[in-house]
Amino acid sequence: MKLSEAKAQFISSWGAFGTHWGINRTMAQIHALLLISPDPITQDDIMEQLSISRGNVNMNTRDLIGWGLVERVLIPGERKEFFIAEKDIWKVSTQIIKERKKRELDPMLKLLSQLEQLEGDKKDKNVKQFVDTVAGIRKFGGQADKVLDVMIKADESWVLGSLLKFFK
Amino acid sequence: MKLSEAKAQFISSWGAFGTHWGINRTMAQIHALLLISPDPITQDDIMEQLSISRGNVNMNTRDLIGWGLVERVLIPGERKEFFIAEKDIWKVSTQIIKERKKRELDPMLKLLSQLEQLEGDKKDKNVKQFVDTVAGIRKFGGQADKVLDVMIKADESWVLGSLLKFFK
DNA sequence: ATTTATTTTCAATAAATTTTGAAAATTCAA
DNA sequence: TTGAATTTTCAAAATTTATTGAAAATAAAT
Repeated sequence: MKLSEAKAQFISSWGAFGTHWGINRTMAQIHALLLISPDPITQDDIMEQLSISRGNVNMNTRDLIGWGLVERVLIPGERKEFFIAEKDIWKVSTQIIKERKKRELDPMLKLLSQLEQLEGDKKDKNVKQFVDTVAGIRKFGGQADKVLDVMIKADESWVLGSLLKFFK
Repeated sequence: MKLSEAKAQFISSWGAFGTHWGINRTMAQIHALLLISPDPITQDDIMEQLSISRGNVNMNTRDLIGWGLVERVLIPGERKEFFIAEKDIWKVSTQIIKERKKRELDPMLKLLSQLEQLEGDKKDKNVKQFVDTVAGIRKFGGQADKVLDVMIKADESWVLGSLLKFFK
């Protein structure tokens, strides 16, 4: 298999993969392209390689920057902006976990705590099932939250860091 | 807060939550409704409570059954089919993990192994970056795969089961 | 076998999301 | 400043995805 063919396959399936994870196809494809590019590339490079419009590239690179996965770099003497992606897949993962936790899990847990304080007759099986379900999810989510925090903080802790390096 | 209001909020936000996780809104809402229903309910109950069409309910309940999260139950003397959801949130999670691993992670890892066998000059920095990226993701994914297998098998193993019960 | 209840299918429609592209805004050099 | 290069914005168009509803299929009762 030639590089060009392999690249195309990687970008395409990384894009499809992204859609299963709440990330839009193009954003994931741009991310894929940046991951396999050894040097910084420009908006025009991305437009050309993925055959997408300027506006599309602009919006999605902004999003990727918002996720902390991509950054702008300035190259002396060049007028255009260049982009690079974090290449360490461990860092990529913790960054995604961090963001999703903040955007999705934390708000959900907050809502569940509110719903648990339901006023109502606990002998009513509808009330009981509701409270039990919400409490179960909240408890589980709370544990998940803690586990994720450990992962996120791993890089900042020497002991955990060493431990987790086995997984890298 | 009254039960009806709390239910509506739970269903609505569980639906929104689902969209971030590759599950469609209605499917997640039906799942939410089943989670908080103490007794089995019918297609018509779901149609009425969520104000959606019969076809929609039918397709999404089938999907939920395909995910192993919901099952049909037959009630003696009743003509209609009834549905119930697995209520143990730990089992729900492992089931989702199991399915997503099968549907998404495993195929991705398979593709990555293929892409790693790229023929090309390793002194070419483009080739090098591509191979390094793919290898990094595959290695990380492989570890994730193992961790998930441990979780999935936890319920079948006494030792691990006892250990993980602390998280329940 | 016929009727009635219920479930399933799927083409048509609606809704949501993504993409485009051109105009406006910004940045930088002369 | 002025003008050229570049980036950003956003309404309109295209595409994708989800939903409807009525007809077909299936299952159960008479």
